[in-house]
Amino acid sequence: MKLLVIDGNSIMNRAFYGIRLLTNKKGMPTNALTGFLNILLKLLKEECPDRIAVAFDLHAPTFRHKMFDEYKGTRHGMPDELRAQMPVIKQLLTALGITIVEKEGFEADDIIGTLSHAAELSGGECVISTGDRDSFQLITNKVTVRLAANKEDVIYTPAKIGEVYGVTPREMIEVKALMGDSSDNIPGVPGVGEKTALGLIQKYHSVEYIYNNLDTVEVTKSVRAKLENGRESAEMSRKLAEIVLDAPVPLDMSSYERGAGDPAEAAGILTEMEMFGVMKKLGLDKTAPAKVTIRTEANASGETSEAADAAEPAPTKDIPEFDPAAYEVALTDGEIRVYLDGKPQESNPAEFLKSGKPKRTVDAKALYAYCIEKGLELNNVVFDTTLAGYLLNVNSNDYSPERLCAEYGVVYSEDRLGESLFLLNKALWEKLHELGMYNVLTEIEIPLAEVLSSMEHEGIQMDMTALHQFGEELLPEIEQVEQDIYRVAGHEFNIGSPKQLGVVLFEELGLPAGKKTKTGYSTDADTLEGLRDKHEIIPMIFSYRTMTKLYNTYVKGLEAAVSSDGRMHTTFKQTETRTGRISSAEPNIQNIPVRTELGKNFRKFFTAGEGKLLADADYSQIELRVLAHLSGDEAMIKTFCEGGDIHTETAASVLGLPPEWITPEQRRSAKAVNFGIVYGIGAFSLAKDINVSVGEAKRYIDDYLSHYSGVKNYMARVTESAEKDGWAVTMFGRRRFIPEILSSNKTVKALGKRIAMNTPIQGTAADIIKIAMVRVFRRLKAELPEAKLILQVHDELIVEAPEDKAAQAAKILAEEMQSAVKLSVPLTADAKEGKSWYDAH
DNA sequence: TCAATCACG
DNA sequence: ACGTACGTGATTGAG
Repeated sequence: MKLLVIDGNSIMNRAFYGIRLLTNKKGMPTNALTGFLNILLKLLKEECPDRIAVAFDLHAPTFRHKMFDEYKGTRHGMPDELRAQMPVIKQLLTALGITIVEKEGFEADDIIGTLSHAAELSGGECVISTGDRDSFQLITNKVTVRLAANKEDVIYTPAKIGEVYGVTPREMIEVKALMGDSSDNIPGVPGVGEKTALGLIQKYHSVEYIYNNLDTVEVTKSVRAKLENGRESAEMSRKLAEIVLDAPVPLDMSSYERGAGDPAEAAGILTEMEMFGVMKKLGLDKTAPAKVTIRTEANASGETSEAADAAEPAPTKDIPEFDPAAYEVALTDGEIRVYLDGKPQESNPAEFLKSGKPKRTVDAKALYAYCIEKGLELNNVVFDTTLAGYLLNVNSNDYSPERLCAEYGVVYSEDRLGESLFLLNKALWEKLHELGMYNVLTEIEIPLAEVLSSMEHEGIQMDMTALHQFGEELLPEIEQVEQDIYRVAGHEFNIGSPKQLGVVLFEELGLPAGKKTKTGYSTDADTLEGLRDKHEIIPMIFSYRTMTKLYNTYVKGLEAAVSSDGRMHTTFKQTETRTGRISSAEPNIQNIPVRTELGKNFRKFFTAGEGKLLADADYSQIELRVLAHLSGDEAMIKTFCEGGDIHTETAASVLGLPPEWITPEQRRSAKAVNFGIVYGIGAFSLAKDINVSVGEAKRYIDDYLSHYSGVKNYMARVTESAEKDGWAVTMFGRRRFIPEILSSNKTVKALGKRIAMNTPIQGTAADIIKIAMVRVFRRLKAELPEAKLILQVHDELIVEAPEDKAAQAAKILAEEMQSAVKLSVPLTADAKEGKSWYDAH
């Protein structure tokens, strides 16, 4: 018989601090749960125990804790995020058939001691899993302690204790009595630490012996004095230090056999907490999860969870019939599989895809790409699993059917993929209607998938010769600056290493170190800017960084990413961002330099093909226009309707001056404030950005918000509703859960509020350009099929068209962008044509 | 694998 | 007392 006893509080604690904070989409923390279960799984695998018990403390907080917590503004010593996970782990362990042992008035250590002792008495052995060393005194030939460590657990046996401490396990009690333990409120002998205590016990073995022979023990004068003064404390500590072995808990080892538990309940809890990795490891991914109510502090006595309810949206409208006539279409290993009502269908793929039969795809963009590749036509995609999963939870990073099945309580089976997809799509479909996002899926995302796959397929032509030439010109300049830096620094070093650079700047050259990072001195542009005039090396560093960035990322990077057809085919990711934007990768064409003259050159290498031109159009101030619309702020709407310059008007309004008096400097500040407002501003950051005092920055913001009171009210509205509901939503119903806003950490909560202010703005702008993309794509296809939409950079679209059609393409582009949606302010987009991106922008 | 840095909207 | 503007992706150095 082998009993595994887990120190529940200690392992939860270790797991909590060992793993960065994770939450489910409702904001419930899950990191300690995840860590605990991973440790449990490892223990089960490595120790193969046939009995398991998990011990928890169940004692009221001590007075000392209360004082400390009140000071910190929290309750009982445990961070809220950890405390919230304690009832859940108990609920989960019970559902897994694992016995929990807790007893009012007894510490987990007492329970652990009692159980390990009982296991040994019944002729078995015991392994204790814990994160702290208090249990060492329990070690015997039959009882070992596995001390949880970051990498590999360390196993403590009597021999190991002897090796490390030079005493027996039981003597650890004596050591603790002398040295004390502040976390357990054991005073010990004042002035005696671990070293002295160990030395004494190694020699004399017990506190009792030492005090009975205080005159003859060999110690220094000062230690003898400390011992004499601390006698009472030592004797009391000796009693406190010994873990009790007779706590009133079940001693019959059969109580700790693992029961059947309730797998559906366990699967339900793991689903709710979105712990799918653990779920799979526990073999519960094939179990249909039960509907569960997660136990929280508030509902530990049976009430419902407030946090969960707050984040659970009420169904909006009656949900229409589920359309059972559509086909599930999956593309696996380059093969099209078709299912109806979950059952595989025989079909001619080309014919089927082209037909008007409604199709529910798994990854629409990939299927469109497949069709382009094979020269097939694809019609009537009515639903998409991946895109639906994304819309329902933009915070995830895995939208595979397997993962989505886990998240939405559908049993995933590769052998019966059709069935799984059918049930999964049904669940997603209902949820989308419930949250009012079905139209975003069908009107924006699914049509966009076709557009994106076409854009990826088309790509953009690169002038590789010119790019290479540019790199060749950059290299000697980099070399030159490098040498200059070494000369000024007095030696060679790796300029690219912030660590080495920090040493050179702040130690060797003695420049004043500004802020610090976690790992050392900060050497970012902001910090160095403050030192620009302090040393000639600083401008050299700037120039080195600029040039190596351009060379490594944009010369080498783009060279490596170009395809054999001489064109750049980026990947547009449709399910990546939290706000609804698309992102671009391999290469990222959304961060090609433009802000500096040197960097801007790269846009000369993005060119139109032979006999073609690029038409480029970007929205003017789309985010501020969206803000004007969403907030309904009259002053802001008026400015946009009158076609004024928003930043100048802002400066004029806030300063109470006529617009023509506004200086460039004042306009710059107003622009920074406008940006700040969109991001959810703070005075500190604005001050840093425009180089004024925090007080002054605060005044700017206050003046701004009192002038644009509609904006002020809007910001209050969205943060309040995000706090109440747990999410933010765009004009078109795209939703983002914001667990941050429910955090008890006020920095994180403040971040949540900024997210709540920014997401509707950035997300609505993203919705708008997506709509515009679909419209441009469709109109070009119908009216000007030789012209192709090829790039998107958030508020900018690029079309490649034959030279004689470029003007027409530009006109279509601007028209469709401007008329994509109707706001209470005009949406303007200026189009331009040119041979390269540089010329057209 | 993560942190630091910097390119974009 | 403390931390500090939203959203991305690529590169490099260091553990």
